[in-house]
This record gives sequence, structure tokens and C-alpha cells, in this order.
Amino acid sequence: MYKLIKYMAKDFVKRSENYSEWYNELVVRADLAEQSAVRGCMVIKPYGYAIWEKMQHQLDLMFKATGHQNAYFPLFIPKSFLSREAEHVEGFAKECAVVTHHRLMNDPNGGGVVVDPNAKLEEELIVRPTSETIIWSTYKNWIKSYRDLPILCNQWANVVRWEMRTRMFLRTAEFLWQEGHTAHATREEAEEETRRMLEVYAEFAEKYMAMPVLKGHKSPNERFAGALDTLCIEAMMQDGKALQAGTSHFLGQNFAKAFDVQFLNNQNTLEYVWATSWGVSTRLMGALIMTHSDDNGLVLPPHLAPIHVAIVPICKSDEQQRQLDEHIAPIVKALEAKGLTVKYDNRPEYKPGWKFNEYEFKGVPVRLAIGPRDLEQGTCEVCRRDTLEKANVSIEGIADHVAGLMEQIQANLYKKAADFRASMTRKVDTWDDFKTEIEKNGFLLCHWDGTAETEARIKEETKATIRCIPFDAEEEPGTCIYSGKPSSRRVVFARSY
RNA sequence: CGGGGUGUAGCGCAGUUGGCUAGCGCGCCACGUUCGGGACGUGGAGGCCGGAAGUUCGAGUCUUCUCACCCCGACCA
Repeated sequence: MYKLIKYMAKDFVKRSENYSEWYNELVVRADLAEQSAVRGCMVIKPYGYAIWEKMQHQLDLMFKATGHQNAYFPLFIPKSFLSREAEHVEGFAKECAVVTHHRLMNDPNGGGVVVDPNAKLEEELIVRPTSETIIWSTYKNWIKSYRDLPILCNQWANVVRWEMRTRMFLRTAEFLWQEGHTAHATREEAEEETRRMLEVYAEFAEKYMAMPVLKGHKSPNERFAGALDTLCIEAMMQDGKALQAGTSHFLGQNFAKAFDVQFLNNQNTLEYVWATSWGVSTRLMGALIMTHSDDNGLVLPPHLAPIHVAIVPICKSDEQQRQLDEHIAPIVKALEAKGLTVKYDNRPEYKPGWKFNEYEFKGVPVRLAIGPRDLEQGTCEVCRRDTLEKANVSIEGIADHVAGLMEQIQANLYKKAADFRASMTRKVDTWDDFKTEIEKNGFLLCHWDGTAETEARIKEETKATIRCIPFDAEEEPGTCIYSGKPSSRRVVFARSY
């Protein structure tokens, strides 16, 4: 029988006391990332990067399974490219890093190195905030005929958006992401692709991150700069705020026209190419952290945990240590045979209690403790991170038991998150209620008249935005929460990250 | 970029109206005792007090400037 353990992390702020401090401290103390010497940029530490690699690996498999190939395009984008698509440049111009020179020289006044004024670039280069422009300038050369289509490329890359206020993983000046860029012969095919990739993101979020997401359209206001339609997945964090976790854009022929990408169709007439782009970033790390973690530290779903099982031996002598090493080796093997990543931590310099806390804070899903008593009884102590329950379990069949626990934990985390989201989602029908309810955060399902003006007013007065217009929204006649004008379905309002 | 706050050992902090050799806790190193939920003892290492300029016999402390980070606003994935 699993029993709850009583324990509180030392010197760790609670979510209920200060949610953002809890988040910041968790990121650092769980060894995920730290502030770098560069403003707005973070160092992703090995443990944090290991989680990102697991995400990358799984997403990459899913991209390949849907027919995509990886490629790589330059970090630098000629300034003139960015201005080819009017909306696009407007969306990104305010947050671009610009390369103006290509050489340094010794300061004639002895102050170290300075920029060499003679090394000014003919055309300035933008550090990519996203790659549509460089990619479509390239696709122009790749596409002549309908036989060249579709092009289904993805790239794993870093991008830079010069942000005023940054938070680790959620918003940093430089971040890691993947960006898919596809080219199609028909509008329908491009729209299908946009939807297909959003479904991939949703599946990834729910199955691997154990994070329920809403799928829907962005309102025109929240659309990607240069897109005709932006689809998104939206998740709810434990403070009830929304987090956009992934987007997939139907770009229409905007970029094809801006970069003059045409193809001959099978009727021998020229047509502009249809485009999509889609991306998720290291922001998913922030989403993962804020979806599951608790006042005792990080909680990771088994599918993304770098370590599945930590094993802590308990002993009083070197002789006992040797016995335990011997006894535990086959257990490690058995667990690994189940595809689990195991960390056997027999470092003598740390005490068991210290190790328990260490692995708990880092979100390792299951911990085993094995000591002299267990040696006699053929048992071990099993503790699960999600519920903080422990039990004594027979060593015989322990690998199956732990493998089963992984499935349970994965499912339980999803269910907990889904239940929380359900409890924080409600329909609101009057403006007065809206103003009260939005203070409690969560998702508010409301009628909206569909105008940008109303959306802007609501944002101004309450800081809430339309997170998405859900795909599965039922047709339901009603009146706009703000203007009272007629509306045919509810949209999701929330305060967001 | 507006308002507020903080910079002193790796981390968290104290440091009085300017005054002697700048402290404390955690962590780190050595040895010993410990080991089933963050052990204890003894000894030790570790500082350009964010940076620059100024006032002063004397600056961690006062003045000016600057840089970085955190919180709250405006902009965004």
C-alpha cells in the first residue's frame, strides 16, 4: 500500500505565496537553467537541456512520420529581405538584433577592442527572429513546377527577439525552437498541413508532456505577422494563466508573392505557391514546469524525464555498501531492460535523506531506497514523485511494478492537469461577471462579437485576451459579453504569459 | 523605457551618526564519528564590498555617474 509521506522542501517558496518567484527559483534550484552574463539570455544546464533533447527527439520523430525533412538556413538575414512582406516586417521590426560591422580593432585610446568603423557592412544583417524570409528567398530557386511540390522542411535553430522583459524559458532574447516551412500547390493542401501540424503539437503536448491543450484559431489580432490564419494550442498553468504552447500558420500566398515564388501547374499556367509555417520553442519547458511541478520542486512526466528511477542505497559500512552494490546491480539491469533510465546513486559523501530531496526536487518520477532491512526481506522502498507516496514492494517483479508506475504517473499527471483546467474553466455571460471572474484567472468561455475593437477594449480594461477560438466550439447563439451584439459561439478569454 | 527595489566569499544575508584586522549561516576542503527523509564534531580555504569618478586624515558606509539583476506597468512566442 502506498502511503503519503510528510515532507516540505526547505527554504522553497510556495506557489500560493508567490507564483513567479516559485517558478524562477525552481528553474534554478532544479538545475534546469541559469541567468547568463548576457542580458535576457539564459544558460540551459545539462539537466534542463536533457529534457529539451527528449522533447526534440520525440517531435522530430513525429515530423519525420508526417513526411518532413530537416534542413538548415542561415542565422543572418539581409535587412532588405525582412521588409519584403509588409505585415511581417511590422511585426518583428521592433525586436531585431542587427549586425552592422564585421571586424574589431584595437582601441587607439587603449580601451581594449572597438568596432572598426572601416568594416561597416554594405547591407546590414538581421539576426533571425524567424526564418520565413530567408527560406522563401531560397524556395524561389527550388520551385519551378508542380512536380517540385510540396516542400516539407523543418529546421531546429536558435532565434533572437530583443525582449524588454525576460523570464527563463518563457521569454528570453535568444531561444531554441523548431520552425517548419512548407510549400504547396494548392490552398487546400496548405490548410491541411497547417491543421496536421497543429494536431502533432497537440498530441505531443497531451501524450508526452501530459499537458492538456485547447486547439483553435487565433483571433486576427493575435495572428502571426504575415499569416492569413494562425492555429494554436493553449495550455493552462497552475496559476490559471494561459500559455501559448505552439502555433501553426497558414500563410496563404503572402510570402510567395513577396519573394515571387511561382510554379507551372499541370495546365501549364503560372501560380503562386501556398505556404505554412509552424513552431514550438523552449517555452515548452516553461509550460512543462508550470503544469506539473509543486511546492517540493519539479515534477516530470515519465515520457520526458531524463532519469526515470533513482536508486538510493542505505548502509552503515563499506562492507554493507559492497553487498548493496551487488544486490542492486541486477535490479538496475532489469529496470533498464524495460527501457527505463536509471540512476544508481551510491555516492558516499551524501546521506540518503539528502539524496531523497535532491531527486524529488529534480522531478525524478520514481525513487527506490534499498537498505539492510530490505536485503533481509527481499523488498525495497518505492516512492513516487507525483503523489509523494511510498510503499514497500517485493524485489521480485520490481521492474514490472516500476514500469507500471511510470504509466500510472504519466496518466495521473495528465488527469490532474485536466481536472485543474476543468475546474478553472467557466462560462461567463455578463460583463460584470467577466470583470469579477477574470480576477480569479482561468479560462472564461464567452460570446464575442468578432470585432478587433471589442477585443482591444476588453484587453485594455481587464488585461484578458482571446486565447483561441476553439475548433470544437459549439454553435450557440448568444450576445457579445462586451458589446451585446449577436455572436454564434463562445471563445476563450484568459490572462496569459 | 517609465516607477520601485537589490548588488558585500559559490549561495543567502548582517555590517550603527564614516574609524582599527569586514562578519554570520549554508556550501566547499581535510580527518573522525554517522547513514531508513536535508547528520555532527574539530580544523581549514575562500573578499578589488557590482564598476568608475569624487568628498575625506580615513569610504562597505557619504555624493555623482554607470552597469547588472529582480518586482510592477507599456510590447511580445
